[in-house]
Amino acid sequence: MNFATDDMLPSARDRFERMYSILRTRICLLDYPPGTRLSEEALAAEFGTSRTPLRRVLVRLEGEGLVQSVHGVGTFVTDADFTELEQTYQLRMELTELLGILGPKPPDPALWERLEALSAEVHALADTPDARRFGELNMEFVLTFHRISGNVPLRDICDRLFFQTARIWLKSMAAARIDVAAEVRIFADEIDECLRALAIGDVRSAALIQRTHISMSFVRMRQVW
Amino acid sequence: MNFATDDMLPSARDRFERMYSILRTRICLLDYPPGTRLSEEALAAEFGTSRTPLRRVLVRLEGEGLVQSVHGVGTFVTDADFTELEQTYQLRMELTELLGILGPKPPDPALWERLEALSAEVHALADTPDARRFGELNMEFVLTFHRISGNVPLRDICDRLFFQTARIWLKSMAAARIDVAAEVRIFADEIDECLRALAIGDVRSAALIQRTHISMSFVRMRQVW
DNA sequence: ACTCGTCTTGTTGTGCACAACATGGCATGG
DNA sequence: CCATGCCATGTTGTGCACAACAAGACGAGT
Repeated sequence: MNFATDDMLPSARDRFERMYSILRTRICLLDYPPGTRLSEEALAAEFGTSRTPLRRVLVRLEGEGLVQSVHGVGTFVTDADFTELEQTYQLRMELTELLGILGPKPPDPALWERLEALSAEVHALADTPDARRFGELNMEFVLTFHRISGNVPLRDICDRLFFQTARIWLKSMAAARIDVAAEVRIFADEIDECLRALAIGDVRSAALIQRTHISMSFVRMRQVW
Repeated sequence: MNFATDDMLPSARDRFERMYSILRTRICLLDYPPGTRLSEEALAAEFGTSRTPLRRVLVRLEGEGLVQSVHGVGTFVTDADFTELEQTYQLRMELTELLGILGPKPPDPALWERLEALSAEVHALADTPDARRFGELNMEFVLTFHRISGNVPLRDICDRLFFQTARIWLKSMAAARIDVAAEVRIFADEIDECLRALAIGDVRSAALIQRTHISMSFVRMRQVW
């Protein structure tokens, strides 16, 4: 028989997902700012593999628009011009609203617990502002929030669009030296508002609250440009 | 100096795009029905290359959800259960409506010409119904229609979603032995309605017309299941 | 007759060596 | 001094051989 063991060797798919997830996070949280060259050889060495599996990950990341490979030159983290960013933000607003309309699900107990834990962590962060930690919590909150919709394709698309805009948002925040503490406070209020709506089962309103915050964060971003 | 020549050798990117586009079309038009195994070796031989570049294409196709590779077994064209298909259709309806709202562009002269040519071809097809040609024209029309929105990310997403649903739609049409001629007539009317709206610059209405046709085609599909 | 283990076969995944390519430095001729 | 062509260097792209893996065939043992 086949017994499940704890020390199962990770399959090829597991290794792929792991590398993909790690690199995506690093790009979105500005560990690799836009324009950074990603060395295939160095990354392959870091993950203890050869270039071949790593290149597979890079192909996927290129498909998602996060990196771009140029023959003979290198693989670079992409940047975005303002027009493209604005269009993506507009789209994210509409799709976020759709999250509350297409197959809205009452938040799972586990989901709810995660959201409340996130709320606590963000409030704690208000005392010791840290841009990267801020980005991390924001990412987890957004991805968790997307799960209020039962529409899987919509969720996936919202995730992708978030990954595409997150780094630009964090970058311009850092470049314009926006007060991180202020953004943390705004973020904390956003979570609380959202949780209040979800607590009474008003998923539609929660989605609209999210939409307004996406809109306002974009306007704030535009003002400092 | 570097002169531009007509006999430029295709770059790696060109070769990639070519193979990707061809395979995508074959999958969407049922040349490779859902469940078909794609032989890396055979395809590499067909395109006159080795497995390595071809695998890159398959990785991209897997990212788009059109195929799925299993270690030691094969690479297969994906199928979809009804729930997933329904969700994708609902999403396509909403996004198609958005096409008329986010950055609507007055149709380009070239675009307009293409649309009218398509209309003529579809009307011509009514005499000699052919399922594959029908799928081909429908694909080109949908992709062309998506260009009425200036919102590039939205266009790309609509394209992707169409590629994901097209083969399932054609497949269930073929399986249920729906009258192709009837579908062609409906499609011809759809184009004409759409063109009438676009002719007077009412992009929003053109998008809504599209939405209603997506909705109705899904209902027709559901009825034969 | 049935079960289990083993072997064979065919597939995708990986590693490595080399080709194709772009870039910057450098020498050379004007 | 400058322009230009060449070359060295480092990068991604490709081809090929082999490893990892899954599924079915087959036969020995019960």
